[in-house]
Amino acid sequence: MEISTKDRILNEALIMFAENGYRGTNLRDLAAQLGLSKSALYKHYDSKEAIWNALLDKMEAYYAARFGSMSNLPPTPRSSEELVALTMRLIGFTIRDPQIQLTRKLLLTEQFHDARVCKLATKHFLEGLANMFAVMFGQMMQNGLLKQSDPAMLAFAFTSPITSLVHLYTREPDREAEVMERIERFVRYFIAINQQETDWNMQKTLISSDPGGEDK
Amino acid sequence: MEISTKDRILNEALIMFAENGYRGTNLRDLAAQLGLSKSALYKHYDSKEAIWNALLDKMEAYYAARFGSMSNLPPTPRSSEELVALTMRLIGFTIRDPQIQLTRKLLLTEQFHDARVCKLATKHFLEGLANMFAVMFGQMMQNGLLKQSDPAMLAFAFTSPITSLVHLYTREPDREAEVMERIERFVRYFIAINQQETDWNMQKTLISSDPGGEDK
DNA sequence: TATTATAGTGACCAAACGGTCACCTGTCAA
DNA sequence: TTGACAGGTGACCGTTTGGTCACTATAATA
Repeated sequence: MEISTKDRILNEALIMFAENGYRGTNLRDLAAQLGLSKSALYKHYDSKEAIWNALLDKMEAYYAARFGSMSNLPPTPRSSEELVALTMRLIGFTIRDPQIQLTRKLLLTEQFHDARVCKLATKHFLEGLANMFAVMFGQMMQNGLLKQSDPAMLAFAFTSPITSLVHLYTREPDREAEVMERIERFVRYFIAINQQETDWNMQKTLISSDPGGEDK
Repeated sequence: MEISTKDRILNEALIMFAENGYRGTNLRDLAAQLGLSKSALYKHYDSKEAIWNALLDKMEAYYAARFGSMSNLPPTPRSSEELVALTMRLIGFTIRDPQIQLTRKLLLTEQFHDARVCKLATKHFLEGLANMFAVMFGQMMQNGLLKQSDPAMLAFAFTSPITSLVHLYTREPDREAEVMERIERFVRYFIAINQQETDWNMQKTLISSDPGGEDK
C-alpha cells in the first residue's frame, strides 16, 4: 500500500521541523523535498500551522500507543544481566530509530514555544521510561532481585542519567560508542548499588531488626 | 557606572534569543525594546550573527569563570544535612537566577543549530555540576561520609536526575514548588543509599586501614 | 573655531516568507 | 458525454526580515 501524500507531507515535516525548528522551516523547501509545488500543500493542509498540529496529533497518538498503557510492557528481567540486556536493547532502539531521534530533537527545540510540545516533552523525557521501569522494579523487588525501596524513586534515579546520555547522543551523534558504553557502565553501577545482597549482608538485615545484634 | 549600549544590546538579545530562538528574533523588536532604532544596532554590531556570536562569547566567558577552574568550589559538606543544604542552595540559585534561566532555554532550543551552543550544552547540562560534585564526593568518601566508589560515577548519578528536574522547571515554571520538593526528596534518597553506614561498619573501615585514627 | 569621532535616525532595498488564485488534468459517477 | 472533484501548477500578493545609506546631533580634540 502506498503512502498518501498527506502522510508523506507529515513525514517530511517531521524531518524539517526537527532539524530547522518551526520558524526555520519554510513551505517551499518542504514542497520541493516532496517533489511538489508549494501550493499543492494547501490541498492537504490549510496552513503551515495546520501541518504542525497534525504532526503533533500523530506524535501524541504514537506516544499514547507506546507508553500510554502499561499493558504492553517488556517481560520483567529475572537477573541482573537480563536487566542490562533489556535496557541496552531498549535504549539502542530508542537512540537509533530515525523517527524517535527526530522527535527528540523537535521536542527539545520547541518545548518552550508550544504548550503541547511542552507536555509531550515532560512525558517523553521524564515520565515515559520512568513509569515503565517503576513497574518492572516493583516486580524485581518482590522477586528479591532489588533491595526494597520506592520503585518510582528508583526508576527515576535509573532513567534520568540514561536520558541525559541519550540527549548527549542526540546533540553529538558521533559520540554514539562513548554514549552506549557510558550507559552500560551506569546500568551495571546502578545494579551493583541496588541489588539485594546475598551472603552475610542478607543476614545482617534480618539481624538488625533484632535487639541482640551487636559486634561480630 | 552605567551599562554601555553594547552590553544593553547583549542583555536584551539574551532574553529574545532565549524566548524566541535565533530565527524567531528580529532586530526591529530588539531595538524597540531598547528604545533604539534598528539601524543604531549596526553602530555596535555588524550583523545579527555578530550579536549572536558576541552573546556566545559572553556565555563562554561566564561559564569558564564559574565552572572552568575547580579552585572556587563550595566547601565540602561535613554531614548529610550539609550536603542537602548545599545542594538545595545551589540549585535554588541556579533555578531562579534570570540569566542562568535564560541561558538554559537558549542552550536547549539552539543546541542543534550551532556548534558552539552544542558544546556549551554538554558542558552545562552534563559536565559542569557533575565535575563539581565529583571533587566533593571524593573528599566526602575520604572523610567517611560516603561509601567508597567512583566519585565521577556517583556525581553523574547524583546530578543527572537533578538536572532533569531543573529542565522540568525550565519548561513548566509554575511547578517550581513540586520541582524543589522532588529534588530534595531525591537528594535525601541518594544520601540514604550512598552514605557510609556507621556502627560496626564504620569501625570495620577504620580497622582495615588505620587503627586508632582520631581527628579534630 | 573648525574638525572629527561617536551614536543615533528614518527612509529605503532586495530577498524570503505564508498564503491566494486562476487554471490545468485525470478519474469516476450520473 | 458530461460534470463534479481531488490533486497539482505557476504566477502573484502583502508582510516581514536583515541590511544599507544619507543625514543629524553632540561632545571631545586640534
